[in-house]
Amino acid sequence: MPLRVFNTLSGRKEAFVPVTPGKVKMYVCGVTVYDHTHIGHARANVVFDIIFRYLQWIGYEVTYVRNYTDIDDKIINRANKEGVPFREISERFIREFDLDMKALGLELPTCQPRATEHIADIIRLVDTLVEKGMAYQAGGDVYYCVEKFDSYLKLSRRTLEDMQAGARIEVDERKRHPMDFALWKEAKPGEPFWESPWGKGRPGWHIECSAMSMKFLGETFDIHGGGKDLVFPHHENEIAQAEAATGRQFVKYWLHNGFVNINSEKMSKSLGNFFTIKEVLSRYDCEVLRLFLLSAHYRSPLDFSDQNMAEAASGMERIYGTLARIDEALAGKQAETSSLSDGNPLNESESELLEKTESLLDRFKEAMDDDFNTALALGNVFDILRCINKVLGESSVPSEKTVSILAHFRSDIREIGKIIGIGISVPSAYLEKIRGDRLNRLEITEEEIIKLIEERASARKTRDFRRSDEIRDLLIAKNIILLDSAQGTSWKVK
RNA sequence: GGCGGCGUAGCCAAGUGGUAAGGCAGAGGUCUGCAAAACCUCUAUUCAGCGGUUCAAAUCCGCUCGCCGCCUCCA
Repeated sequence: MPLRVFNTLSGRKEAFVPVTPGKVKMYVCGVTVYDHTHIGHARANVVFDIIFRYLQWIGYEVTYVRNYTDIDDKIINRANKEGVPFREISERFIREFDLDMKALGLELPTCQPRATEHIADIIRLVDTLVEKGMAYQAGGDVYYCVEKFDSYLKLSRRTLEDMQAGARIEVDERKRHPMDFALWKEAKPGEPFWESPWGKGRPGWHIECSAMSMKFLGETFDIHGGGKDLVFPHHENEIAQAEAATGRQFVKYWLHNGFVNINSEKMSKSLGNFFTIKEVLSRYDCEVLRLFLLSAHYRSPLDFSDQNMAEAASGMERIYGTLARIDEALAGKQAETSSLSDGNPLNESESELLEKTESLLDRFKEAMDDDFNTALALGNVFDILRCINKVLGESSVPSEKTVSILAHFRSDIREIGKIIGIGISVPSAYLEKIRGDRLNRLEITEEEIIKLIEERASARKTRDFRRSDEIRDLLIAKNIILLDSAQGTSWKVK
């Protein structure tokens, strides 16, 4: 089945056919660098990172451009507040953004242009629009004339009348139409500026993305992404600018990710309910956050809450718990993955496992081909983990056949991990880390635990179960759970 | 007011015409000295409600109710 994507422009899923066969050109709106990135940025960037990786995995040569908006009113405001040059603010938060994206495990886009590095391209584009009569100068500002662009608002499928019906009336004498937006803004005294045909000023918010995306990807390219909130006005205005300038279709497929809510409320600075990526990653492992973000479809709203994150953490432990068992079973064995179905007949659960293992990548592809359905893809993975646990639980020593199947699975799950960034750690190390993190929050040291376990072991040897249970209860009271097995007693933190 | 989306088990969630994936939580069982882990079984005759189309609907259409987003900076 070919890839299908939900295109905001048409409001439906469409077969994905790139402009140039075999190649995908993709642009995603990055951040305005004036503050720390939050969980909403995490979602948008994780989603498009996975789309980027998936497109490459299915064989496309992908050019992925993600910009930094490094000149903007909000940056200037913050700079004024701190009494520093605007570049100090933008540089600082570009660094922070890069660190956060790295911490989330994202790949670098093909290029990450900055608005201030493309002022000449921006001026050229504004100039073209003025020449074509699509924009007009008003003082030192230049505005885009929305009424002259026939298909304005086609992305949100609204009309200028619709928009104004509920809009606040904000009269700006210099605008010919209230919906006209700034392409170029005159610099007020003390503000950063660049020389232009209209005097000293800076670009408006939307023009940089039209200019930079076309510069790197051409006048018509395949995918343009961003959060749902960018549909209007940002993307609508990008279309207006680009298509009026070139007379061609700007973007073929518009992809928009849903919002992250906090306890069912919209995240916003005024409500004070937003979480930065740094805060979240200090409390949860990066893969836990990714599992949470990918557990719902990228277009759905997603509710960030302690309970939902705790569920993701449990899910992650389940994944690594099983992967660790697999690695144990495979340790020191040379599995012949090429000969899965000859030799002794498989029992029922082994057959089921074989079938699910052999179809795993196909089912992964099928899920991802359906508008990047990561939730379904993850469901398939959990399903097969259950099968594996079942097979491993049936005998203490897995058969050679089972080992082969597991080796096959292990290799495929690594392949999937390369795209979704989940299950890519060394399982024993992950579990160890989780245990360590939790242990740090308890009032008991590892040495004390091990000592108590040893004492319990000797008590059990002499069948002194009273003392043995006493020790176990003591540890349970401290959130330490003991796991007895043939190999001895291990422990984990609740 | 206009435009758009959503409503699937206690919670999260997939499923857009063929008879309800998966996760978390819970109950019973196997195992265990007892537990835990793991496994097995169970937990939605039903998809907000009502009506319609169809051999067949959670899926399509209409209406009602409820929630949310956008229309202003925002991932």
